[in-house]
This record gives sequence, C-alpha cells and structure tokens, in this order.
Amino acid sequence: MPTMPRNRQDVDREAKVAEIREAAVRILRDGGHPALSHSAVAKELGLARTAVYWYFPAKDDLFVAALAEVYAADLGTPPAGDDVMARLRWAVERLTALQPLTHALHERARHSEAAARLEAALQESMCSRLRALLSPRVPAERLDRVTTTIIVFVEGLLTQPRTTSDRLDLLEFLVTELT
Amino acid sequence: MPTMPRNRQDVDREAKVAEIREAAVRILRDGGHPALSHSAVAKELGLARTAVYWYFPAKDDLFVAALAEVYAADLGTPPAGDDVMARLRWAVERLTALQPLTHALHERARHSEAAARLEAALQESMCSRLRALLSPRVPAERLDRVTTTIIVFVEGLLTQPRTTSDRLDLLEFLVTELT
DNA sequence: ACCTGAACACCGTTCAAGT
DNA sequence: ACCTGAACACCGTTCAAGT
Repeated sequence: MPTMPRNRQDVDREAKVAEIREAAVRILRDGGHPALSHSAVAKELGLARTAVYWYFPAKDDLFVAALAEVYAADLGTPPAGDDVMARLRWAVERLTALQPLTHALHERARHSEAAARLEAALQESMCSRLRALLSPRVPAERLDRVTTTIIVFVEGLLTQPRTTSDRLDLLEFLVTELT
Repeated sequence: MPTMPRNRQDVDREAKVAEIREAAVRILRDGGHPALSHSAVAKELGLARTAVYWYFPAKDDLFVAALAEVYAADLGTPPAGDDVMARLRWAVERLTALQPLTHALHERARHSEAAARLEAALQESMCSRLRALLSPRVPAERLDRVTTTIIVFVEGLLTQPRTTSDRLDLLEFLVTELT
C-alpha cells in the first residue's frame, strides 16, 4: 500500500507522477512496449524529452508503473460467482488481450528488479485466486499441484497462436481431467 | 530443402550468406536478440555496417536465419529410445536454455512473416514428435488432445521462473494424470 | 526540486556513389 | 552484383545549466 503524502510537495509530485503514468498507460495500450519511451510520454505532455527521467529514471520503471495500472484495471475485479470454468474463461480472455505486454514484462524481468517483482505479484495473485476457487472441488493434497498445473497451462495457452474457442476447449479438457 | 546452386556465383553467395549467418548465430547465443544487429555482425566480419543488408534486408531476416540454425543444432537430434518422460526431460532442458530466443521469436512473429513461419514450424515439429511418442500409450481418440495439452503445458512451464526439478515434477504429474 | 537542451553511443533503414 | 560512407529519424541515458 502507498505511503501517505506528508505535505503539499508530495501531493504535487504524486499528481505529476500519476499524470505521466496515465500517459504511459495510453501509449502502452495503443502501441505496446515498443511504442513506450520517455520521448513519447514527454510529447504527450508537452515536456522536454528528458524531463520524464526525473520521475521515472529508466524505461523499465515507466513500463512497470504503467503495466501495473493496466493489470489493476483489466484483471482487478473478476466476475462474481464460483463457476470455475466461467472464471477461467474470463481470465483467459483478459490475459489474451494483455499477452504482448505480459510477454514484454517477462523479457524485462530478466534485467529489471521492478519488472521481476510485478511479474511475481501477478503470478501469485492468479494462483491464490484459482486455489480459492478450486479448494471446494479438489482434495487438499492435490490442490496445490492442480492449481499450479492449470496456471502453467493457461500461461502456455497464451503464448500460442490459437483461436479463443480452441483455447477454451483445451482448457476445459484439462480441467475435466484434473478435477 | 534448399535449391541447388546453379553456378559459381550462387556458390559464392551461399558461402557469404552462411558466413554472415554463423556470425549472427554466435552473437545470438552470446547476447540474445537485443545484441543482434547488422552492425554487430558487420563488426565481426570486418564489413561496413550496411553491407549485411545486401544479404539480409531486415533484422528479422537475420534473426530468423540464425535462430533456425540454433534450433536445428540444439533440438535436431533427440536422444534415442521411447521413454516419454526421458524425452520430455530432454526437450524441457533444451527449450529452457533457448527460451529467451523463442520468446523473442514469438514477439517478432507478430510483425514478421518469416518469424511467424519459423515459430509455426517449431511448434509443428514438436507436436508431431510427441504424438509419435505417445501413440502407443494413449488411445487414438485422446491422442490429439493429450499431445496438444502437454505441448501447451511445456510452453507454459518455460515462461515461468522455476527450477528445473520443479518443472519436471509438474510435468510428471501432468503426464501421469493424462496417460 | 524540477526542467531544459546539448551530448553520447547506439539502433534500423535508405540511398547515392563507387568497384 | 557487391560494398562503402553519409544520412535520417529514432532510442536510452547522462549531465551541465538554468529556474
């Protein structure tokens, strides 16, 4: 959770950071990781190319901050209910749209600590949600492995050039086999 | 299969192409996709930065040609025998080492026809090999889905930051469940 | 503390000019 | 046909200088 701003200066800075982050989000949603640059953000905000470095000292910082926003917006509120397949369908659909960005995150995680942290957080969040959903349906001693297997499978599904219905068929097959 | 060179000129050109490709392979193995550039190759061969464009008119062409070589060398000759888990272990091990490159290929496949073709060829080759290996062990009406499920799962395994033994445990669990 | 503009060493690509 | 060198519009990053 973010620390409370102590004074007016912190408020101003937070506002500026947010403004830059939102611009980065727009660029990222539009043109993906290759389109994101300090220059592109600066252009959107009418700043000098190098001004953005004051708030985000490296491209990875910009990227991770923007992508965290995107994840929160697109994956933050899953639909209600405890229908496992419905929830998985929702997740696969959302993650498919975000796949190039998640892909870029994984690539950057090899070089950037911040990227590695965001990737781990996403992973952890998806795992714990799915585990909660599966726990009434899967015996306790199998729960961890079944959960991980499905998550890994979904990860694999996303990297593949398949139609959505193809993806969902395969996913249903796997879930049926495991539960 | 490559067409026969018709004359001395074609032979010379093929030799030069091969020389450039091998330099690209070295650079790729060493520093991955980010390190590969026409400039880097030219430097290795003592050419002008732009000379390489005569043979490989875009970075994607250079990348795909080099990566195809890498795949052929590293995945071309699987170990003999029909032990499914042994073969899967071998494949996972090899693919893990190549994962950043395969990753970059997938990224480029969105923009480059050549990259998309190489990605599809790799996929097809892995699928057909695994299907052949599984066919004596899996009923015919399940063979396609089981094969695809395992391939997709392996794909997912590779994108994850896991230890090799962790990967193999999960893979063994899945294979046992499905066969 | 925040922002600018110049600078550095790259990148991918194009092109006119040479042999 | 093959290669060079100049050029273009970028990139990420650093830094001295201003307010």
